Amino acid sequence: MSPDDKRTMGLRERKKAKTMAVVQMHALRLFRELGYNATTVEQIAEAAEISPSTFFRYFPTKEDVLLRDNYDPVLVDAFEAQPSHLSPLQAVRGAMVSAIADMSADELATMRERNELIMTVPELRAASLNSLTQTMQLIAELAAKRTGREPDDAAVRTFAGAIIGVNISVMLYYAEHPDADFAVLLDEALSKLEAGLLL
Amino acid sequence: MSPDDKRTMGLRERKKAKTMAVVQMHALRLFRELGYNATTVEQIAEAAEISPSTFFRYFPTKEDVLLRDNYDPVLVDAFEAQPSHLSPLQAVRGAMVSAIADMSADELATMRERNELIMTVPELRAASLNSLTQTMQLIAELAAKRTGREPDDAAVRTFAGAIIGVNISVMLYYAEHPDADFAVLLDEALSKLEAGLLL
DNA sequence: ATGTCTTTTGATAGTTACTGTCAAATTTTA
DNA sequence: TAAAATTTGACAGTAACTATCAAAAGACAT
Repeated sequence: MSPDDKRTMGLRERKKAKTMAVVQMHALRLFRELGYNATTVEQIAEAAEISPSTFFRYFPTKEDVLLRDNYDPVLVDAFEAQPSHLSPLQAVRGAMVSAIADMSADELATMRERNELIMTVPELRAASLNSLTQTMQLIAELAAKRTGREPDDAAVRTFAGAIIGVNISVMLYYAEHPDADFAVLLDEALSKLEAGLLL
Repeated sequence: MSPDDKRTMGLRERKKAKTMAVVQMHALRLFRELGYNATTVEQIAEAAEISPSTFFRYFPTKEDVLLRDNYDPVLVDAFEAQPSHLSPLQAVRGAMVSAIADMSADELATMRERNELIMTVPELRAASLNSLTQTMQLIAELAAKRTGREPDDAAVRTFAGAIIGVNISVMLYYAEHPDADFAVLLDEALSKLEAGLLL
């Protein structure tokens, strides 16, 4: 039998996914109520009814409970679904915007709250920016494939770097202006990059 | 008497600066010999002949002993020294390249080693990227002043974000290719940004 | 169902980065 | 030299992690 699609796959897997979600939910709530630093892993574990050791088995670090997400695969799919006549930059822009457009109102609200927390708390921001370097590498690979270049080609790396940098600036601004529309901010910023950074 | 200009300012200040430099030197050596994580603050303190509590009085975190630098003021000076007919992007490019050109061979070698360590060790990379957001804000302010816009103008923010992103991509590449010339890498990357991110 | 095998869990005992406090030592100032 | 201000080190504590290991729970063959 294939190891991946066994009809929601055994009780074990289901329980793990459920536990993970429960822990993340309680963590987010506690962070909101007490603040990130004032919340201990012990408190999160207690609220989620697991032991602290189990917490660290699910999440290697306290930060991870908030930062873990799966946007990268979504981005890949959206990027590869873009029409081939678009330039790489237009394709990235379309992919990011459509990925956001596909989110539910609930997901958007959670994302906003997460972004606010992450950009506000130095440890979280640092870890988050760090993980963006992986996304940068990913974008370089996507762009390389689309243009027939190598991922470590200078133009490709610069392209990926600029896009990640623009994302960072948008995330920071959005954290301070939560009433703005993230998709619009990102779309406008990437279009400015496309237009040649006219200043 | 004014508390700030007292002619090289007392024995105390000089001793502090000296202690700081000694600690940083020993820390860098120990990190090189033992690895970052395997080196404890206690070991650094012992090598520098201070107490651990004193270490934390000088550096709020262990990361800080490696990350603290003063490139921002250098960048500001270099930027404002750029001829006024240059575009903001050309000015930033000129400023960064000339700031590197002004460094001694020793400084360059130290910078290379630091960059390698920082980009290699996840904690250090995270903290370093985090501090780059300050530089991003700084660039936004410089660009805003030069163009008569506000620092939180969308075009200005996007400009600063793209530049920081390009810097990140160059730093990552440089860490894996230490024999390259950092100034050249950065110059080429920023010129690609200037040319409109042609892919 | 039963027993066996494998995976997951929780308890326990560390290590280490970092914080707070206070008295002793050192530098500055009068 | 005496007094005031600052720096230092010792001590005690917190909390994020790590390693280990026995017990509990799920998977599986018979």
